[in-house]
Amino acid sequence: MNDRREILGSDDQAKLASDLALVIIRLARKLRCQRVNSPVSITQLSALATLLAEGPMSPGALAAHERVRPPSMTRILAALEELGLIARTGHPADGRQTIVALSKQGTELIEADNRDSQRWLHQHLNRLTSDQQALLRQATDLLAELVTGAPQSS
Amino acid sequence: MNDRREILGSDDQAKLASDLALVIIRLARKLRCQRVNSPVSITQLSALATLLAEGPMSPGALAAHERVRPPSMTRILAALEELGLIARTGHPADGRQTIVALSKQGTELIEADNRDSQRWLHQHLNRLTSDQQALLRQATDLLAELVTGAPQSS
DNA sequence: TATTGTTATACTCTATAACTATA
DNA sequence: TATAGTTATAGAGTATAACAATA
Repeated sequence: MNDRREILGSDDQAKLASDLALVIIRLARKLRCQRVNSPVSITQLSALATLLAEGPMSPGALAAHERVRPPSMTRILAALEELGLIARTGHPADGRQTIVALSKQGTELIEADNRDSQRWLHQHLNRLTSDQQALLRQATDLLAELVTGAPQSS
Repeated sequence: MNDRREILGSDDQAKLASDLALVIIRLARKLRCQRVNSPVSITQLSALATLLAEGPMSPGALAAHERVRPPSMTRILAALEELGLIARTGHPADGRQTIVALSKQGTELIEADNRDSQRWLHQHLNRLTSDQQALLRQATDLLAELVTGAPQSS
């Protein structure tokens, strides 16, 4: 792991942290408002994507994955259920828990969305050179590890 | 640099767009709630950072930089003004415009914040290798170009 | 008593529409 | 009439606190 000395000085690291935080906030803003006419918001899409990638799980586990609090997930799930994109089943052994899974429509929607709907971002990425695209691919994986706190094994 | 060969296939590009969008949303969530006890929110900090980097400007210009609508910027500025972090002066030639600038306290706050307060992110970046840090530095700059180069709606 | 999930409530962020003042 | 900015209002997203059901 940390087998290399640091090239970025302490000030540079602080600036990286600051710059990265701000660019993320601005990009998030942009991504959210790009979807304002979509059937599902980016928040909802994110939950669906986790269910697709990780499989069915309880609301609590999903909240932990998404880094939101359980009551927030309750609201996200209520909206998704109303849209028919998820289905709940009782936990076989523990009566308190429920298991949330993508419905057929939910699966179709997120697969279509992955293909078509991140259009703004996709178009911009499309204009980058192959080196730049590869760079962002690596950076995205690194940031994903940062969010989860541990390397994604998949 | 201007090499346009695509190594990532079309599907890979779509997946990159999707993965990047979701990681940004989750990171933004995390960054926002990390600051819940800070005197200024990440939204407010972002506006202050732009004023520090770009110098005084009108509310409209600041809204464009931050990729928010003018009424949103009005609210952000009202909060910052109440905190004494910015000051407004009238435009010398155009009575409709005002010019927003960082106050002394605003400058101090954002410099202290850059040093100390993105602590969660900073600590995580700190654990990365120098190669990984350099990668994120490049990726951050690339994403920043993406945000500023992006047309507001198209 | 501890855990899982929901309900009640409130705050922040952001947008659109309508308005005011100035050009 | 057009532009810069604000006010009014609404909706999404998120949190904490309190509650119910189950273990």
